[in-house]
Amino acid sequence: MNYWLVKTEKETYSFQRLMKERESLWDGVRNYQARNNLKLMSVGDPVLIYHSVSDREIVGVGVVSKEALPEPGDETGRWFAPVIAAVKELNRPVTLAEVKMNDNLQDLPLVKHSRLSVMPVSEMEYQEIIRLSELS
DNA sequence: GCCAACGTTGGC
DNA sequence: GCCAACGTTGGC
Repeated sequence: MNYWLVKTEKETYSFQRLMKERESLWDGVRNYQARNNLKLMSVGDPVLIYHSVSDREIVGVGVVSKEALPEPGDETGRWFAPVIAAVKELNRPVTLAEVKMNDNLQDLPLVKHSRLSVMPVSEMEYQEIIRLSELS
């Protein structure tokens, strides 16, 4: 099993909306490295959801519910999209500032490759983020 | 709102 | 195949 983090702008597609809709086709990613990560997702992989730009914080957990398939309507055949289902909102959002200050999270692409929108997360990093979200 | 970093496009 | 020009992302 692998862990992931995906970014979304809450003004475009928020985690709250994902919770309401239960699951969503995660389409519109137009970056090859991110696309490659999408293709590596397996059903059941946990996915952290991050709100970029406005909030800059990890807000919730999802799970891959369908592996990436070619995007419907994409004539180039280049782009793939999985389906991600909502699991739960974090007790407390984990901010980008907290991630950047945490010694265990320095290797997260979020810290140094801020533009990558779909990234792998190690199990240790995942557990650390969940731990932070449970601090009051 | 600004701008640095990055990715893509297209002329040569 | 190189690289300048351009467009976009996302932190600040």
